[in-house]
Amino acid sequence: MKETVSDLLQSALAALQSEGVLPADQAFTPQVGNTKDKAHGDYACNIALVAAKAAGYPPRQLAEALVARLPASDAVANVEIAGPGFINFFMSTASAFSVVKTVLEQGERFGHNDSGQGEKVQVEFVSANPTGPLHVGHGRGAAIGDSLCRLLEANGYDVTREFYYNDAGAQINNLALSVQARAKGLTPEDEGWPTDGYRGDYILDVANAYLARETVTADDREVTGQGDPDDLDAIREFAVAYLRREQDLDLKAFGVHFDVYFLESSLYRDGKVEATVQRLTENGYTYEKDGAVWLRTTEFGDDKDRVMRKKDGGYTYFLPDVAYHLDKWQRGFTRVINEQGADHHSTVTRVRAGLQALKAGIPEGWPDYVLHQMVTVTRSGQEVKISKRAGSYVTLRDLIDEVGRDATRFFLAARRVDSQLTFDIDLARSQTNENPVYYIQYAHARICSVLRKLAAEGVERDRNECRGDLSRLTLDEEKELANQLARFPELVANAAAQREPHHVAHYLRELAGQFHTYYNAHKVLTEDTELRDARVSLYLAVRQVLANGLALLGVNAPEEM
RNA sequence: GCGCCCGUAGCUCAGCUGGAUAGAGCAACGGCCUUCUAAGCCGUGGGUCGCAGGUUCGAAUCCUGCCGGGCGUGCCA
Repeated sequence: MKETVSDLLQSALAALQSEGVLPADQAFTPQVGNTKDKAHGDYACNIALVAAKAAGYPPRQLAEALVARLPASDAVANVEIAGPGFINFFMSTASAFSVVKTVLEQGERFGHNDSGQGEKVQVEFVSANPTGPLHVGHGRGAAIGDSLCRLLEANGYDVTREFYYNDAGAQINNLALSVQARAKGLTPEDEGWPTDGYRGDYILDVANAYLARETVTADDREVTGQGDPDDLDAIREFAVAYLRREQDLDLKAFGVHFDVYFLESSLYRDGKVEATVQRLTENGYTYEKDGAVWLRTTEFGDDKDRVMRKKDGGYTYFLPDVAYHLDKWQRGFTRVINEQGADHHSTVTRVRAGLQALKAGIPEGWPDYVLHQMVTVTRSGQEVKISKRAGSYVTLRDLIDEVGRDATRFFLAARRVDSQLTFDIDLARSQTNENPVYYIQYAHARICSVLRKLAAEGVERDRNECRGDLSRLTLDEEKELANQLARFPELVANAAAQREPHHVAHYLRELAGQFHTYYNAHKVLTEDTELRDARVSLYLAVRQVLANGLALLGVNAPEEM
């Protein structure tokens, strides 16, 4: 639709160029936008305002010249020049409803495209260390990251979902010591409890399972507890597996799966950390100071150099990070997106600097980052800070158990990543019109309900059957609904390109709203069967797009509620 | 101090690759179920787009400076 308008303008522009009205040596690309006000037609273009200077004519006059040279088209019913020189296009009714047929033909594929051409993309997200249950922040990362993956897949990319975690560092040691302390009957209040030990109740669960010699199976490992409270290595191994399993269960409950679990320890095991150090040293970007080895990240835009090898001989977290990203590059991922909490934003410059210092042919600005801001949770207007199980934070599991997976995913993905998010538990729990998730799902369920009613009357409609004469659709509500459906493909393209999944949520809210309005104003199941069939076709198309959009967010589209 | 992000209606937020009178939901107020699910719909009120400059035919949107909030600024991740 929009392309049609764009093509028409393109040829009018070319005509003006060949006539010498517009300079031929300059490219003019018309931007066709959706109108906010239907008095401005269905689409509007500001090219006359943009090109006025180059043409040497006032915008309105240029607009008139353009309109005069627009090729005839069945799709366009009327063209007007308005305001300072906007060209407004009013599309014909027939062309507006052609989208219904397209939606039903393409079904689940409607809105998808092949622009990614099967290119490999890796999205790393969540990447929580196995030191405790996932918290709300991880939940936001999971919701955004997974939705981003779904969007990329819808644009024809070959997506790998990857989860990276540290299974060997100081934090893990701290975890092992905490579990050991619990296994020996200590509590966080007791003397002898490890400094900075993990205090949450879940540590006790881990200790008890270890003592009971349980076997735990996580997505990427299986370990049996040895039961010996003095065997710190065994405790460490068991605790990691236990918490990995717990995180897996949380993610499964959230509907998120990963293709690859990448262990920080493997970088050491496979010599990749050493190789990275060597390469950085050979390239001359390292130096010793105060007993530590530093990397000149300031050569690549960092505000100070960073320690890569500590006085005690161990590496700081950022060195393995660099080695890890080199590995991603070597695995052939020319496109990598890291979804992380903004509290880690300082790593962006460092990792990119480290990669540049490797001189490995990695482009500047690689990889991409999507950083989400912090999440706070409120109940009854008060901020909730603790969960019983984790002690110091609200877990993802708490939210899923309390408000359900769909609402949790929707709420965590529905906001711009740049803005801090307030998760209102009362709102997410409410099963009323104030809750956007139910509002959207209800629209889907309502359509299904109408179809059941229709079937009960003896009229069966296949899921994607376009029946009836669409030219019988003449109402404003119907045309607007069709226009909204027609916008879905560009939404899918833009949300992926901008890495902004929240647009999907807003689009769906709008589509559902338009549907509810239509539903309430006009009956579908009318005596006039021709009209009824056409309206049901529109209903089917709306249902399909609601389902496709919800799928991009990983939210269910229920048939009844 | 420095760096990044945010500041739009009472509340939660869209809009931010500049465009036509700034949008939605909730909350408030008033209506709509003998009719396909009222988990819905219709209507009313509500805004100096943090402040001040600048660029532009045109700025919530771009630039600069302030003010306010968050995060970061570890030989933690």
